[in-house]
Amino acid sequence: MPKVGMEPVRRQQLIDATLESVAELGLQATTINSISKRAGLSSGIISHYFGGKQGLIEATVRYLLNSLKYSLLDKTYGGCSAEQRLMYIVEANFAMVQQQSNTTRTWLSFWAQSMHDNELHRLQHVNSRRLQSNLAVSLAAFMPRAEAKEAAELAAGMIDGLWLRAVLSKADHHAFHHSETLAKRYIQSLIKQFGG
Amino acid sequence: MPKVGMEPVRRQQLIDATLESVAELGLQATTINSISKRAGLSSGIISHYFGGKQGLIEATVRYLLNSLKYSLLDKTYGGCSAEQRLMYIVEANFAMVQQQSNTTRTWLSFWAQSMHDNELHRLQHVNSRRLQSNLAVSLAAFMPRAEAKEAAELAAGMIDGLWLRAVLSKADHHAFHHSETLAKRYIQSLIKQFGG
DNA sequence: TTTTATTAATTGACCGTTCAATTAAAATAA
DNA sequence: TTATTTTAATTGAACGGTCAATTAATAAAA
Repeated sequence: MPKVGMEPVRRQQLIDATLESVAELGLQATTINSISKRAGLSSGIISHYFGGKQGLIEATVRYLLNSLKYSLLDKTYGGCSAEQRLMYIVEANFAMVQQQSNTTRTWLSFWAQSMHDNELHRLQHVNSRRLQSNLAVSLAAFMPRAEAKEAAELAAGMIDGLWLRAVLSKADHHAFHHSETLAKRYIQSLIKQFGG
Repeated sequence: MPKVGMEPVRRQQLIDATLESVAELGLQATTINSISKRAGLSSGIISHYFGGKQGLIEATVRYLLNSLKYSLLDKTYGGCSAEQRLMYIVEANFAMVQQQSNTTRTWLSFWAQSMHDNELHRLQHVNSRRLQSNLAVSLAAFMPRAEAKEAAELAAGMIDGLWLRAVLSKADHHAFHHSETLAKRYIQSLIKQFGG
């Protein structure tokens, strides 16, 4: 059965299967069987590649966070205006909807779990700070640094809050897009307060 | 062993123990044993009073939602200005911090679970709509109804978002209070935009 | 042959639920 | 009052099921 050099392929297969399972059943009901079955592999393979269920969960979160990180880097590659970059930040944070398998509820599961898992909390914290930092850098083009910092705090809250409420209400694609638009408009109003 | 009329006492004991267990271990790791042990009762009693673990979980969420609802009703009892009521709404939604046992992370657990549990989702949805509706009613004192509705959507997002980010970062009491202040200031800025 | 990749079977721990047995309070009868 | 019966409250052991992890076996590649 074994071909050589399967490791990266199998790892991604298992991460994808984990995303599917968590989206469908929730983190609570996701087991190594529900994952391996979706991946078309045996359950033992999880321990082989990730050391256990916990390792696979954490690798999956790292994969999600990297996807978010690089989707923003891709959009801003080659440079853009500060305002355009702010809109890209909002888009990136709302984009996880149309991704394969409802990734949105998966984020929620991981966040809740991060309250009781140190490694998950570390990852979540890095991500949360990155959003705020990205916003602060771009907002600094329109206002003094101190004001930009506080505006970034508000903007990050608005983005996460509108996103959360859309997820929790099981919003359809249209309602989700509406929330994205509100978040963008709010950031533009922050800029205008400083004559941007 | 039994005195008569124990039912309401036992129900509350079990609900309190559930809050403690979920706050400490997470919903994932909370079992009928972790609950009944904390309550100082046997595991069987859960099925006797709540029909099973699921019933107890749902009763606990209903208890939390009612606490939130009545804490606002108490504050506004006897009437107050529209602006004061808006501040009370923010306070009520941030107040769950200093409650006994960290109720904040418990809310997070239940929200995540509501993505995969119909009854929990129903309860969450009612609560989410109530926040937005409460905000819209009070904001309508300062602006036309249509604008109040959209402002309420933004305000609800800001409250939930700032609250979420404070919880996820395991903020201390001080940082939590800072987020509460930001939310209040934002709502006041919404009012000022209409010359309130 | 040795190494790498993978499976399938097994293990032991733990889950929620059920239910027969037990206890003590309350109600009734003497 | 005292004795007896009934009922509400509660326990905890037993059960069937499922979990993550481990192990040994297997198959292909080097």
